[in-house]
Amino acid sequence: MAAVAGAVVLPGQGQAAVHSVSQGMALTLREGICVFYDLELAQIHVLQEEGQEKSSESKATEKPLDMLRMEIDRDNDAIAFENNIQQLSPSEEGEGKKLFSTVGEKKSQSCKASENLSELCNESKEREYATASEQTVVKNSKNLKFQACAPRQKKGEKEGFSCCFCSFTSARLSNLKRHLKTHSDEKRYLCHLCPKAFRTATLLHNHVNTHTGTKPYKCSDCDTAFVTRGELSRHRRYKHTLEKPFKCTICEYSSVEASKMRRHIRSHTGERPYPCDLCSYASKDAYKLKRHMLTHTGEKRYECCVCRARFTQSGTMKIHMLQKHGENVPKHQCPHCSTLISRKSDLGVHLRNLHSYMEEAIKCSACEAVFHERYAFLQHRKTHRGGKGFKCAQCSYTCNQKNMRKHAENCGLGRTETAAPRKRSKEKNKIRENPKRVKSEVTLKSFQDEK
DNA sequence: TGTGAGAGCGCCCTCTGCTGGAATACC
DNA sequence: AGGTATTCCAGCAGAGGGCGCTCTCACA
Repeated sequence: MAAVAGAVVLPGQGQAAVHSVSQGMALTLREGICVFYDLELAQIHVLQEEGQEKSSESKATEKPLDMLRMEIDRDNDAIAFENNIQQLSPSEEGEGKKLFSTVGEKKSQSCKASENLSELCNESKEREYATASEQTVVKNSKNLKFQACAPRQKKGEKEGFSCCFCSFTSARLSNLKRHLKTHSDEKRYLCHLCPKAFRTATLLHNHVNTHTGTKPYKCSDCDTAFVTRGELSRHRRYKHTLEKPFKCTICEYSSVEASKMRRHIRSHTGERPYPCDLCSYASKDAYKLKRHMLTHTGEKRYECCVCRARFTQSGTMKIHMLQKHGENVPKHQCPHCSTLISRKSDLGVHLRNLHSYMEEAIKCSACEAVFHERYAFLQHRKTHRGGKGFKCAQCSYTCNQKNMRKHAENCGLGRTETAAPRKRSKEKNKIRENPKRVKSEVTLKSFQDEK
């Protein structure tokens, strides 16, 4: 279920509405408008007490924008309206606490989605609170006819002409007329290579370039080429100028694109708008959900070209290749001891287990020395192997660990808590030599048999 | 009316680190 | 011999970079 926030005109009341799209569905507003007319016929009452309160506030700001939020189920081609009535005026946008800012930020009067975090949060909350009973689903919305309303001028507004479908305003009627085309289905420019159509020749031209592979915009620094100038511009910010206009106000993160900042903000808010249908997992972005779904399907799309072992993620296979089939693989040296560990992540485990400070100290049973680090304790224990570090609990006899076991039995204490190390026979070592390799060969054989 | 600039969404990728079972070493 | 600790390893998710493509709007 992909949720799309939007707003529709309330016919009869002549109120404009802001539309806010969060999922990149260009048809949302238009469809929303169409659907609303049907909703009215279906006698759906959307103005609740909360909405009326908002309306009164709207009068005060002279920007009455009663919003009807809707959810669009892309899979079922259905639109559901929530009972939640929300308004968003420019003044309110300013009041909401912004969790990120842009360098040279400018206010847009367009009907684009707001980048205000509070709005993002509201969206997620409303999605969360909306229940099936509160929603009315209208099927086959695409079959409904689009009805345009005439442009009108609002009183006391400098811009002069306002769009009745969104918050767009302009001083020139021609601009408004042109803008109104964005709410229509008219796409005169057809691609001769695929069924797509576009509103302008430039859009079509760019699109055709994606078919032909024509990339007229070349980067002067690295010879990479792009279809549009915008792509080149962004590429330069990523690779060469390193300009990152979007700054997080909570941490040091900054990004080239606003969408990356929105994604980053979710790591602060904890918002997870992409739930898994099969388990309780929910993701912060679409790709992670897609990746997660592989755990349900069991698909392992990455195969080791050497041993044919398969992996779910490319990174896992890469590490496998390096560790199993790589030559002169560098090991990670523990900074506190001489241990060499093949994986960096396991070095972290090693550090946590052996070198971290422990509130609850370990006491040596042989000499009552106290240690707050496990590794130091283990090293200390070794010092008792040769010397007389072990004291009998029954009498005052002291000796080394090996002899203490014998003495303890004589003293009636039974076996001591630690046993002397046993030496493995050479033959046994031979058998144990590289058992993993033998097993992996067996695994490979069974894998090939399966195939 | 055409075009450029920028915004927005989507997709895929890499890097990173945690987790838990298996293998191995140690006692 | 058997228990325990440590290391190896694959699975998996978090976070972010980079780019493809399309759209809207301002401007010439």
